[in-house]
Amino acid sequence: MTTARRVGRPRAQGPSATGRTPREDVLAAAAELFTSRGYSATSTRAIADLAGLRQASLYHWFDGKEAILAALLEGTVRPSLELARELLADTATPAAARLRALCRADVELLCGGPYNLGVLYLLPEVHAERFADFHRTRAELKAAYGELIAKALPGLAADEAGLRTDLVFGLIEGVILIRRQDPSPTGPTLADAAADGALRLAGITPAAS
Amino acid sequence: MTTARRVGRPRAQGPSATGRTPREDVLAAAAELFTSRGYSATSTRAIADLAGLRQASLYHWFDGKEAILAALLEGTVRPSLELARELLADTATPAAARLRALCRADVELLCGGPYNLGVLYLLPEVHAERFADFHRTRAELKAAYGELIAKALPGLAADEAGLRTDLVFGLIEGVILIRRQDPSPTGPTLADAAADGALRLAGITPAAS
DNA sequence: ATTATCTATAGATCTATAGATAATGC
DNA sequence: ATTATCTATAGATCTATAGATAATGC
Repeated sequence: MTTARRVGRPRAQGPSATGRTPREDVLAAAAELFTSRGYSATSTRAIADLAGLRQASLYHWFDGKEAILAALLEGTVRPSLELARELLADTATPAAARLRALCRADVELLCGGPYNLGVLYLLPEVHAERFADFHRTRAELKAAYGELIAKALPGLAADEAGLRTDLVFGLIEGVILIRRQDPSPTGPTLADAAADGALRLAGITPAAS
Repeated sequence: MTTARRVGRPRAQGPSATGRTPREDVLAAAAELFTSRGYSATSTRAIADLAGLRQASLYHWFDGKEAILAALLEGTVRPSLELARELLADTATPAAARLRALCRADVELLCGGPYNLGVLYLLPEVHAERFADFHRTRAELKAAYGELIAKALPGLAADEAGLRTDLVFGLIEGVILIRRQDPSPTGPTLADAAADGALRLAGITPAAS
């Protein structure tokens, strides 16, 4: 097998051995560094070094450092939101089961990959106006949680339902911290435990199994 | 009433109107900026400007920027740990009630002050070896949560109890995020809701009220 | 010609230190 | 004399741009 020859001046460090596109190499390097060290503490030079190219070459693929973070954020919330839309439409399934499925998938997405991308949500820099698109998407996802909780607990007062939505959403984001402090409880075990916990936290009594 | 005259060259900006010591002025400014913008994104100049003195003058009170963060961290975990120690010794009270009290106090401490100091835990920079003291204190606090949960649920398997401790601890830290995104559910209401939620999450059935 | 990279660097920071200065304390 | 502050600045970054270069594509 021969590596496909690529257009453009070759990299000083030699070609990427990852088989990914340069853009993907940069995103993977930034994911690793942003999640472990933070955004402001990660220099464009550090990203480039890890990605295997020179600092200035980043600017061929991204408008700047902020654009790299924006691309990563988009990728972490989009799939959960699409699942949430499908679940809202699936009125045949009980709301409690749909809520559980959403929690489980969200935890898997945030903590399941190699980089604990959920940690990105916790970076203070993400609150900047620059990332308003991401915040709108995330708000829509939270609204879906709220709708499922309200449907699963039809008798609950609206303000109490809102508080429980806050707590459940907080739990899912809090699980990110568990993995960060201690990578041992990972993957499906954690996702299942978190999903079961979310139902208890919301106050939803498990149906007869 | 006359402001007490102070030793040392006067500040260029005029004396502090806060009545706090210069050290407290610096800590308050750093708390505000670290929690809203993050650690690396906050310059020593920005801290000094907000505290009302010149950048170089910080170094009279702190060894450097890291020492300012270390002082803030210590203050946010020490009171909860002292309460946890008292609660562990108070064997006359049921474990569930003690767990609830600890959760409630922890949320109040983390989210109750003017700056949402709990957000400091989420800063990636806090993971550095430099802050090992803080991490040891925090680990002792988590162990206290675990002990109370195990006592409240004597029949539970050890690994399941550990998982629930992770979730409860994650919830408390997740609540920090709720306040950051939306400062409206605040103070006692949130602390009570979080404490009740923590008991449900742990799987502790409320005793007859 | 087009593309992906490189080298070099400008200009803007940022942290920490050196040493001066303007108060009070004795 | 002691203290808390100041001004000035060294040296180390860091981001982004300008323009050159070394491949492939036609």
